[in-house]
Formats: sequence, C-alpha cells, structure tokens
Amino acid sequence: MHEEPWLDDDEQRAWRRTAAVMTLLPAALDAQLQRDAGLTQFSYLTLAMLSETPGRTLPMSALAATVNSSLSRLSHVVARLEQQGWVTREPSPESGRVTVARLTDAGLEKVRQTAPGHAAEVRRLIFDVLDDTGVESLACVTAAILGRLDPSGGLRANPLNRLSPEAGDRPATG
Amino acid sequence: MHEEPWLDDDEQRAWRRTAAVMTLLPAALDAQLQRDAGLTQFSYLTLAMLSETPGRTLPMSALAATVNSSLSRLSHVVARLEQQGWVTREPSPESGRVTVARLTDAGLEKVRQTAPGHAAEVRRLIFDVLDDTGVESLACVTAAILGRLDPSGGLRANPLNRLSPEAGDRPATG
DNA sequence: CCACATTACTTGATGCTTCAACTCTTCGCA
DNA sequence: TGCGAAGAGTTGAAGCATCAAGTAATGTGG
Repeated sequence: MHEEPWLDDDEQRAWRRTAAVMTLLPAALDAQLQRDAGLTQFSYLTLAMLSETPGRTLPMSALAATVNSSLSRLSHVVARLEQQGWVTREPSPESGRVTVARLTDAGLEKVRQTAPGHAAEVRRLIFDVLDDTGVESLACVTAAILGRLDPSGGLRANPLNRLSPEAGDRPATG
Repeated sequence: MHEEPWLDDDEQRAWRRTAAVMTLLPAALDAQLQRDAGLTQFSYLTLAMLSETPGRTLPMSALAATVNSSLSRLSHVVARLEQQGWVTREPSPESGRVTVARLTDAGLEKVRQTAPGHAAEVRRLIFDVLDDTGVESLACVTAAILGRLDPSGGLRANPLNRLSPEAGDRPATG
C-alpha cells in the first residue's frame, strides 16, 4: 500500500488501456454470442460450466461460484434458460434447501453448437495478437490481480470455459 | 488466424483468468464508486473526461469516443448527470446539429472529491500487486488486444482518466 | 437549389443486473 | 425438543445498457 494514490505515467498508460479493454472486449464477445447464438457471455458460461460437470448438474450456489456471480443473478438467468428448455431445476434429494440445475440434452446441443464460434472469437481477439511470452504475461498479471480481487480463492479463478474439447468431442472444425 | 479454434492449455489458463478479471474487476471498481460517490464507473469516467478538457466542454460524439461508448448510452447517462446538476447540455454555436456537454462547477467539485478514492482503489487492486515488469506486461498485452478490438484507433485507446494530478491540483493525500 | 443521403443526437421499449426483502430449510445449542 | 441463527434460493422493483426508430440539421450530386 503506497501513500500516494495517484498513478505514475507508466501505470497511467497501463490503466487506461486496461480500462479500454475491459469496456470493449466483453462487448465484442457478447456481440458475437448474441449474433450467432442469442446468448449473453454469462448465459453461455452458465451452460458451458454445466456441460463440463459430470452428470451435467450442479447446485445453484456451486454454479454461482463457478461463474463468479451472485445467486440472485444466476437465479434470474437460469429461469430464462429453463424457459428456453436448456436447463431444468429440481430440488436436491440430499438437502431440502438446495436446488440443482441440470443441463438438458437440448442445452448440451446448444453448447456444442456455440462453443467453436465463441472459441474462435476469443482466439481472434486475444491469442492471435499474442506470442507465447504475451500469453505467459497475461496469465501472470491476471493471476496476480485475481489474488487481490478474490483473496479467499472462494470464487473460481479458474472456471472451465468450454473452450477445449472433451475427449471424443473434437468438432469438425478442429 | 489459426485453423484450430480450440485453445491449448496455456491459452486456456490465461483466458479463464482474464475472463474472471473482466467479471470481478469492473464489479469491484463500481462497488467502490457506488459506495463512496454514488457513481458508476461509466458516469465517473464521463465527468472525469470533461474535467480534463480545456473549457470542460465536449460535443456529445467526441465525448462518446473518449469514453468508448455509443452515443445512445452517453445520451442517457448525460441526461442523469444533468439532473444531478453536474453537467449541462447546450446546442453548439458552430453547428446546429451538435450538442456540447459542459461540466458545471459542481461537477468539477464532484470529480475532485471522487478521484483520489478511485485512484487508490485502482492502485490497490492492480498496481499494488504488480512490479515494474508486471506493469510493462500489462501495457503491452492490452495494447496488442486493443489494436485488434479497435483497429481504426477511432475509439480512444487512451482515455485520460483523471488519475493523475493536474498542475497545482495535487491533493492533500499526495 | 432541391432532393437525398449522412451526421448528430434523442427517445422509448426491452432486457439484464442489482438490491433488498422474503421463504423455507437446516444447524447449533441449551 | 425447541428456538434462534445461518444457509440456499427466489422474487419484485429499480437502475442501467442496448437496440431500433425517430427528429433535425447539414452536406452533396444533379
């Protein structure tokens, strides 16, 4: 913790660019998903996390932690996904106060259709412009910041993101 | 452009962390501004950009480019800022179709009160956990990504962000 | 000099996010 | 065993962003 709150020139430069990326990158990724799949980044991520889970089910709070969201936000989103037929909710047999979300077959199909295009956009916007050192830098810097944002590690710094093929799931484009 | 849309393990790791940062960092910065000043990051940025401009006035479209937003979004936000008494809008004398936004004295005062706390939070969440190399890495990586996001450079990759003191404006905390 | 496209901006509707309030269940504990 | 606290989840309202459509002013080709 410094005494001086202001940023020096290098920090200033880094911060301005970071702020611009934080504005433009999510907008670009959302635009692709909206256009090609009618999904937001968040609802896609929700489906994707379920698709990675054995049994394709997760309690709402576990899912919320996985996608770094509040339970309230997730509840609203899952309600919409349920209306689309991509997710169902059932009371857990194990505890009366937990609700488990389950990805339906239609939901899994939706993820499978959407994933390649999304992965391609992530590659286009991020990894196509970075060499190996750049990727390493990005991993380091974001790890450091995440440590500060989420000191407990309770929220998933590491959400599986449905951008690598499962065994036997390699798509035709791959 | 690769043939393979999927990400390898290193890219995967970098992307997951980046996605988490893009979720959590704006939320954290918004929380600080909301709590301490009743502003969103975006409305703060709008005020801050005006405060940096000679004459504290900018046409709406120039301001929109500066803060990386659509004109529509800016118009709604400026309407709210106008209601708070921090900004006024007047037709430009130079062209009948441009509206210039002007930061009022109250608006400038608001920025001055809000800036140090916001800068401190940016420092706490980002720069306190990065050494010089980390700052350099962040600047490089974000520059590369911005180049792809905004190839024209038309949107400001470089918004002045009211995080460095103006001459003679160094606060008591500095 | 007049139609037409373009630029600059606003507005209203729609949808997503957040916040606070609420229910229901389970746990702790006396 | 029974009561209060904490956990899990939902809901409704309010705020903010986005989108499509609209107005008004200004260039531009014929």
